[in-house]
Amino acid sequence: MAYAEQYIDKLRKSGLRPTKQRIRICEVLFDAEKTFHFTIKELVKIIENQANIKVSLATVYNTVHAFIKKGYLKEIPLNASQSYYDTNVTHHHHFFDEEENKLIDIHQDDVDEVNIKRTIPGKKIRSVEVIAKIVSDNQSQN
Amino acid sequence: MAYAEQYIDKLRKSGLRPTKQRIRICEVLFDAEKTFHFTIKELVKIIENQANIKVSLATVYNTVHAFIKKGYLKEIPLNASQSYYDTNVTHHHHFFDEEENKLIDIHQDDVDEVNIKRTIPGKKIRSVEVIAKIVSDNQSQN
DNA sequence: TCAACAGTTTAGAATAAATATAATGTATTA
DNA sequence: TAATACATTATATTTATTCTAAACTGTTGA
Repeated sequence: MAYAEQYIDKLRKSGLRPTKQRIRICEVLFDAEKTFHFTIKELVKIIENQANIKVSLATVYNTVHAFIKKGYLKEIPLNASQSYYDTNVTHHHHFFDEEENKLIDIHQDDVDEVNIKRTIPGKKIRSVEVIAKIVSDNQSQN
Repeated sequence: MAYAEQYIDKLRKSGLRPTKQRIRICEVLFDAEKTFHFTIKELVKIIENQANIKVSLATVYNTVHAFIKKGYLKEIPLNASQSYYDTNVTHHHHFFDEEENKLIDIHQDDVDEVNIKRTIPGKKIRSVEVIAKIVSDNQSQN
């Protein structure tokens, strides 16, 4: 597996030792053909389905949080009962389908750059995210 | 109290009977000089501090959710352990100070209108929110 | 005015995500 | 390879939110 090195590197840079469980988590997160959104619970399920390694919830939480801190994963700002994460760490935005509880990526190119004219003294902007909530377009609405 | 009528109206329009507790909630939410952000816990505290009426958590949750559904309150999309709400229901955006866990309004005029070029078939956009996360601007940061 | 009903309130229980704990196991290092 | 520091895990804890069911209250119509 040519990717192992890369994962070990990511883990070390995140201040984590490369263990069997953590490398498994990396494989699921960073081996995928496309980037994807997930909740912790979903991630655990994927891991269990794809391999016979069992990884505890605590380990998944710890690893995901370390990756977020390092910028290898992104948390999606959304008021939901559980947190959503994104393996797409490039600058982009989201539709959130409130009826199906589903997130859809919006490429950066599809949104004009958000220009905020106001600043807060002593603070700098670390990230700007746009959330567009969408619902069914039944003509017969208000 | 000249406002009572207005509150009773808001409650009825939300499908709720105007009870003592609910009117109390309205007073706190809609009597304030400025709009404000709150969590459910904070709202309960304010109610307890300002009057001798006791209102249960369940009633506060129910009333707040009914108002959100009707558009009298807004939920702020934010991944936090608890939900944040806003009495400012006009179109506006937010800074979120990650170090102090504090929300700051950004007036609509301070953000160029967010133009999303992509659409989802059968869906329409219900709201567009911008969240800009801010942190201390210590020059000594990468 | 009052009875009857439908809707409300509430304390406390239930749920569920996230975090903490502490005993056991493993990677690292010298 | 032994010693150490860090990891893993099952389980317990915490905490926001939702649910429940019994007691209560606003509303309606006679």
